[in-house]
Amino acid sequence: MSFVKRTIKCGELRRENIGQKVSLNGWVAVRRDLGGLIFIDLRDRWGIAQIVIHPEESPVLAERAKPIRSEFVMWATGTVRERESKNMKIPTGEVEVLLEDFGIINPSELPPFEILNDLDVNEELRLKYRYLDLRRPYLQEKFLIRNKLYQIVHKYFYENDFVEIETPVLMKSTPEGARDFLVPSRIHKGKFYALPQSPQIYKQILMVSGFDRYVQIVKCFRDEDLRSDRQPEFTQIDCEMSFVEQDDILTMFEGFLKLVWKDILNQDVQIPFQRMPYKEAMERYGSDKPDTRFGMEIETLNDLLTNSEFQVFSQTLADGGIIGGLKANGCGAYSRKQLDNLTEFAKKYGAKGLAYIKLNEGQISSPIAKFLSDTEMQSIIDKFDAKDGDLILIISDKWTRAYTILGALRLEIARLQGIFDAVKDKYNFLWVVDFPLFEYDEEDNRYVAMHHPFTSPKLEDLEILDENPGKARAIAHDIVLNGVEIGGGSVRIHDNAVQQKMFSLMSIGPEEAKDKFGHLLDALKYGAPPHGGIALGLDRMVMLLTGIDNIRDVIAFPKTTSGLSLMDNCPSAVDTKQLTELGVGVLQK
RNA sequence: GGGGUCGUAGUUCAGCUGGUUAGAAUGCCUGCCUGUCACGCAGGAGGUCGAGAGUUCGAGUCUCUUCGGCCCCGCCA
Repeated sequence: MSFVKRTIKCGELRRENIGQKVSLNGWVAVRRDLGGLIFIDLRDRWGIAQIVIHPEESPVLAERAKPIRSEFVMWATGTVRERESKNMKIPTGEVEVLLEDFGIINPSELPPFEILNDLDVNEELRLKYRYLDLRRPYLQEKFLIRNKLYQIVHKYFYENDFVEIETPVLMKSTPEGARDFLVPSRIHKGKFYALPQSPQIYKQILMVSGFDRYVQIVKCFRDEDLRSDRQPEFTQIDCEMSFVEQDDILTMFEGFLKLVWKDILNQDVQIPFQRMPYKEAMERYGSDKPDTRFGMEIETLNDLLTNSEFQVFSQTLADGGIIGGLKANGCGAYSRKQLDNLTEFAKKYGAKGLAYIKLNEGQISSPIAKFLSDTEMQSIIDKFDAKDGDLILIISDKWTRAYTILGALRLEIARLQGIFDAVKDKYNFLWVVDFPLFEYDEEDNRYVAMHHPFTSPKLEDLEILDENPGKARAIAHDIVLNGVEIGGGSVRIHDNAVQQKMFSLMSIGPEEAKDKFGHLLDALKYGAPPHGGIALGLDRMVMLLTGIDNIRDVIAFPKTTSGLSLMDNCPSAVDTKQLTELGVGVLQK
């Protein structure tokens, strides 16, 4: 099919082009037939051009244009002229192209939904016809920003002596961490490759190799359940640096993020970012990824209630737990129904109950009032400096759970009170540091690495590793923006003896360690430089840069929350022949 | 693995305690219309009510099963 190639893009037409003869290529956005006058809007990636036909002056052209419908692909040639009535809402709105000749390059069936920006259509349908959905400027903008981010990554890290190196997509399955996607080997039947959860081990080995600084925009795969911010395959900006301490890594990435926010949003963010220990983040915000754009901080009330006769509190304290609270400004008039909803919300996070104190119309009311002395009640109110019209929420539980519930309540109150709307233009970057090295896994009855097994303990905590591994802290860092974890990393262990020690604390025997991580352990024996790094979630960064809260809108071909691709219908069944070749059988349910 | 919610013209939705022929808007088709840009006006076509089973004289509506979308908990080093 031959066509006349464009001489200018639809979205580029301006006053300056008036008088020029131009050719356009694009999709028909809409056709407005006024009878004696026909307008056709032609759309490309850059915008929309209005084409005009006067049937009285060019009856043949008008007749030929009759079959043109939305989403037809066409070329059009004509002369640019000033519009009689201008549309100042679009950049091309002062001019139009008086049609002289055109061709339909490809017709289109009637699309299942209109290609409109303010589209209100079921996501299921959008995903099935993803190519049409992606035609919408609203979505294209996201990918143009995503593309800008790629370019900044290449430029910034190249200028800072990083080397881009590709690591394998077929790799060894690592049992720690998320569930692996597996790929059966045809040549070695019964054996499997795994898709990387991250190129962690490879990038550490590249440091041993002496590349000094590594960066890669890389796909990672985790076979876990999906969420609005989690896809089974996602993209990381993965980095590693040699001969550095934690501070060097943080500084390098502050520079990067500052540049990104400047180049893409023209926002000046202040560096260095605030750094907050994990313990403080939990005790003040109830989260390891605190949204610091607003206050409403958690208070720990243990000191006020040491002699409490309320059994729920005294038992919690006796068990070493905490009693914590949160003041919700202006929520003192919450109804029974609203408070029940909050209680239900808290229960999702494992709360046994939710205590509250309402200060409303001069009255103090609380279901736990009868269990508290006047002094205790007053001390709690004073602690929060609570005023009439406020609501205090109280949770007592084990340390982690209590703060986690309070942190969730804090965000829920912020949502209910419209606080997020009020702070939506703020960008609060924050480093969370000093994470625990280990978490205790109740199911397996052993310690597991909170970050990953190659994370270095803080030097001053080395000596408590033996008697109290749960107390040891890691040289790990998460970068948090507005309550979203956009990346994390650590300084790694570069000493084989320390690495072996870590495995033994995690009840991974020498044989098992050798079998699973032998190649890294071997590499560490041949002169490993001190090194560390970080990986940023590129998809989540794009979400924040574009102000949307759904990761599917920044991924060209995403999966649904059940892991299906509705456009190409995968995963799908395969021939028995294929399975046989791979030495794989399928269990019948 | 668990919880919540949704599924009705192409699309977005309405459809009460079960009761005639399942509606609206928009899109689509036809006609009219010379400055529209969400064009306007008139007319028309368009439905296995996600699928299956059950209760009932009668099911879009009630029950069960199942498929799918979205959100959350668990999970996600």
